[in-house]
Amino acid sequence: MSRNEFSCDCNIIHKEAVDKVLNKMPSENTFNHLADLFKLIGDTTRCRILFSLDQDEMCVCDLANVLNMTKSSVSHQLATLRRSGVVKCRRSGKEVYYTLDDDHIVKLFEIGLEHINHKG
Amino acid sequence: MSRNEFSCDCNIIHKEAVDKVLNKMPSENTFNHLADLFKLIGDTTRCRILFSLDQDEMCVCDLANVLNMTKSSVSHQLATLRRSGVVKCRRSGKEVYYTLDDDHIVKLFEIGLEHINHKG
DNA sequence: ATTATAGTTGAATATGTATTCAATCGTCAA
DNA sequence: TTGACGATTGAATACATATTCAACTATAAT
Repeated sequence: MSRNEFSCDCNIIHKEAVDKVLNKMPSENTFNHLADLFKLIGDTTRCRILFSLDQDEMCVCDLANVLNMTKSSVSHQLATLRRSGVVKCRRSGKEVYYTLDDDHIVKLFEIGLEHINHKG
Repeated sequence: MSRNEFSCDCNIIHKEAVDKVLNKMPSENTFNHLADLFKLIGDTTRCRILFSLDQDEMCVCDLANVLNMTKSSVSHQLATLRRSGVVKCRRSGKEVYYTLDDDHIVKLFEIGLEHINHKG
């Protein structure tokens, strides 16, 4: 009744389990946001940027040197992080300084690192 | 001295800050692992699979129905999750049942959800 | 053995996205 | 106002990966 479209190519085998999960299932939108959040930190370059900014406020050139990448590349990633509200920036003279702007991200980041170190 | 290759196209502006960060910087390898971890849950389909398995052990057909996707697509993603040690499976008759096999993942997952709900 | 269903797999396709490149803007100093 | 440098941007390129498709394996029932 509520699921009249069959994109799946097989039968439900355990109806109870399926219904139980469907009832608790958050919206498609929630999962999109959630995936976007993890996707944001699911990139080596952005991870390294976030780690760096967690140590110190930095301008684009400094970051480029730390990461050994071009200004352009770093700037593109910073723009992505900024659009997501994870970092913020301020201009001072010719430089633009970036800082972290999201506590949750750092927390996720730390738990992730912990996980890596425990599991090798 | 330690950094003789210049892939970056600009000067270091704040040497102290750069050195400080470089000294604390984990290895390239660590960041790759970390990014891979987040990449794994940085996908809507895999998020929904993980959420479902957190509710109940499920076989592929059940998951396909919950997610409204083909068996094949679900199976591919399950293989990815299995390769990463996040889920495990057991066969019983014709069905293969999947369960979560990683506490940390669920924790990250929950913190992520919390973050989403707080920020809208 | 044959058939049906559950699940997997490899290759092709489609899509998303990180980096590069060239052009441009903003600020400062001469 | 010109030149130099920090930074941003859009388009092109290069690369990664999710889904589709078709073929296949595994198990069970007839």
